[in-house]
Amino acid sequence: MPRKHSAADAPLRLDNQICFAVYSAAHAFNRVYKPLLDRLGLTYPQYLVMLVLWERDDVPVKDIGEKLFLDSGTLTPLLKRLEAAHLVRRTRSSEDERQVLIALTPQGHALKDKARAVPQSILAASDCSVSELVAMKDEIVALRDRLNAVIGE
Amino acid sequence: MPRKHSAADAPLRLDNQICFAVYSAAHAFNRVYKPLLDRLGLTYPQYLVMLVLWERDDVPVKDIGEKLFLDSGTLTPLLKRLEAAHLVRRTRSSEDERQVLIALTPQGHALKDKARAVPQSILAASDCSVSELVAMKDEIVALRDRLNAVIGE
DNA sequence: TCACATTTAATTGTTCGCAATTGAATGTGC
DNA sequence: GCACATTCAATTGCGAACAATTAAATGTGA
Repeated sequence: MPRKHSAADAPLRLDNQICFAVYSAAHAFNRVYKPLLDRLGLTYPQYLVMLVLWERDDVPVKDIGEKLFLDSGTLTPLLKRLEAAHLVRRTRSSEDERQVLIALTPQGHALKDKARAVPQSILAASDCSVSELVAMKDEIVALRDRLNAVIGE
Repeated sequence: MPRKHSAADAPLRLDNQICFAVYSAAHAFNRVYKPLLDRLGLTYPQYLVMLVLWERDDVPVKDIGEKLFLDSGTLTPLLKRLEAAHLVRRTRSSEDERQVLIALTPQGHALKDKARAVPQSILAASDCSVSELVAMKDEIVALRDRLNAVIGE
């Protein structure tokens, strides 16, 4: 019987790689989010920062970075763009002048109401039950945490 | 009983978002891959392109883009860097002069052997059985395809 | 107190990722 | 054959993402 590929090559085939599945799924999510977030005037990473701030306000850059797994090289320019859009304020902490505290402006708080429509639209696009999505999410988070544990070694 | 958050905010909480799980898992994969790919002189997206070419050579840019869900704005500069690294050659098709065909150089072919070590290391870092990973991959691919189906509407 | 390490953001440079546009080659309908 | 649309890659501009470095503030030990 003819074989298209050598069995030794199976681990290198694109379709066998979970990392590509995750990578391409992330981009697919991004493309679904784009038109929804355009209405809010946010990019997807900016939306993530706003999610963090809607949960808790007036936090240092470092805290945002730890929650989103991002560093200041990504966050500093992103936060400056959110500040230019009048959604956040950036102020040096008086207790510790190394820290820059990020606080929502009234417009930043107000945007939360418009954002409530987003998760519903994503759920619809997923074409999947909530319980299935929650199960997948938990699996993916567990995998992510195992990967991140390896990095610190 | 005290509640930390309003129930109406649950869909907006970061930890409830599968998209953030996928987004952060993709970054975690990237960080695990980085030291492995550094030895090959490749970035992760460059590695994906090489995976495609190791399966089939001498293909137009468009074909690579369709497999990886990337467009020429991403691929053109990336392929030029692979060409500068002497891993691929870029030649205009003689049958259709609009197409640029991407072919592996001998060095590009040879790199495949060094790359075989990569999937093993990733598997180890995942700390997970192959069957579990395959199951997750299939679920994530199915979700990705449903999301991509919505975009074309 | 003072030298030293640590913490925190900001900065710089490189590489993705994509939208929008351009320009050349090809296909088509009349 | 010729106007027209379509296809394909390249280009431009902007926003991430991250490594590496810098600089200022803070903490620590002798």
